[in-house]
Amino acid sequence: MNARRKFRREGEERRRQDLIDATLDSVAEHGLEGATVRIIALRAGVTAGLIRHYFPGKEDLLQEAYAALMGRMTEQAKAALLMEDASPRQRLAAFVTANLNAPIIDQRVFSLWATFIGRAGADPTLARAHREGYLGFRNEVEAVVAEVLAAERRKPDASELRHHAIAINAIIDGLWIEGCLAGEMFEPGELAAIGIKAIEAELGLAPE
Amino acid sequence: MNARRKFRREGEERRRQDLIDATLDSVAEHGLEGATVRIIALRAGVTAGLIRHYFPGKEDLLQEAYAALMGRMTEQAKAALLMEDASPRQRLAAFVTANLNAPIIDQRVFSLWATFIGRAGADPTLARAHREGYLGFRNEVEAVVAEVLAAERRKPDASELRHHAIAINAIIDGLWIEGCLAGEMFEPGELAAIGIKAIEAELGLAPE
DNA sequence: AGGCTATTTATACACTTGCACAACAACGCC
DNA sequence: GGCGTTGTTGTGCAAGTGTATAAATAGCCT
Repeated sequence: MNARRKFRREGEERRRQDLIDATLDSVAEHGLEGATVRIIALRAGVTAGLIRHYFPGKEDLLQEAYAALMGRMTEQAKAALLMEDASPRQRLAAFVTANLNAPIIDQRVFSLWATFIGRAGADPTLARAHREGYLGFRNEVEAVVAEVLAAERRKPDASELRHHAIAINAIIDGLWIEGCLAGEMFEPGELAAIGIKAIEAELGLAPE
Repeated sequence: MNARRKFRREGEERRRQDLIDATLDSVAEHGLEGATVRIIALRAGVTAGLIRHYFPGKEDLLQEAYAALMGRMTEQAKAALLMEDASPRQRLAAFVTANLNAPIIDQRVFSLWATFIGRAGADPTLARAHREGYLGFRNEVEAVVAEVLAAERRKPDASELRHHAIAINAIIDGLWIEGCLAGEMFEPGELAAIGIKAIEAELGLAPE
């Protein structure tokens, strides 16, 4: 009786990833408050003490989990911009489509984003992490917009470009939220179509 | 020594309001996890035990605080739509302007919104509360849009109207987020101007 | 096969949490 | 002014928190 639990030794990188994933799952399901070390460890299939073997403290685990979440989100979105041999306009459309469909449109991802970002007001570290991510995202948008307009032989000045980028960023973000929170109210692809049309209107492009 | 603390008996409604306000302050400052009954009570200038005299439990206090927050936000926004003797287009612009300036654009309000909405995935009660608020908001938008287009002698069908409302809603939400999270990056009134221009483009209105 | 070592478990600890409850005192009423 | 009601305080408690640390064992090296 009282036999000690069997266990396997996983590689360090694997264990850290598992713990981070378990953290994200726990936060999504129970919120930051409910994501205790014991819950997280249970989900990862280990005991609570192990967390401290890989992370200096719970706070560090949360930080890394947030970074991982943002990394995955922006990575998937930016990939759409890298398409070779496609017109700027097609790349912009692909970017929007990528952002307004699964897996970016996802209630769990949104819950996580909201939970973490809610602390940006109190946690300067988090606030700066977001700021940088946001500016990076907006700069990507601005770059494609510049290409799109150049292909139409238009020469917007810097201020005009910035305004377009802000507006387009807002359109994508806003539709993303709507899709995440009320996904079943939209047909598949509907949000992307609305987004592309709205952006073309913003840029004054004739429908294709 | 060890004298018992002096206190005053406030009216029931007043105390409940104070506790709700203290809850919102605490959540905004420390997050849901850090908003303990003791912190909340301290902020309200009472001792922790009193909370249970006015609310069945902490969970109920949080629910009421969220409801109060949403009520204040939508109330202020909708007020802009009620302007008498103004053209539909002016009312739409006023609505956008109201939503994209203080006090709606506010980091604290955003933090609260994000913190609470992050639990919508796990908490069905919260999810439904949001859904209703969102649909109400979008219906308001759709109604004004219909008026604006009617004034231009255009007859959009239901699907077109819905798409416009979704896009405009996204523009407002997206700009709201940008403003709340990076307010100092924008000139006063700049977001509202961007929003109005984007919406006019979406609706195909000629600039005034 | 047998030991070494780092990974993992298990237990303990100090502290915080939400909540229960009894004592107390502010205020209205007579 | 005294009294009763009840809003309010203070204390206590069991459950749960993050963290520290010792004991155990899985897997590699020779």
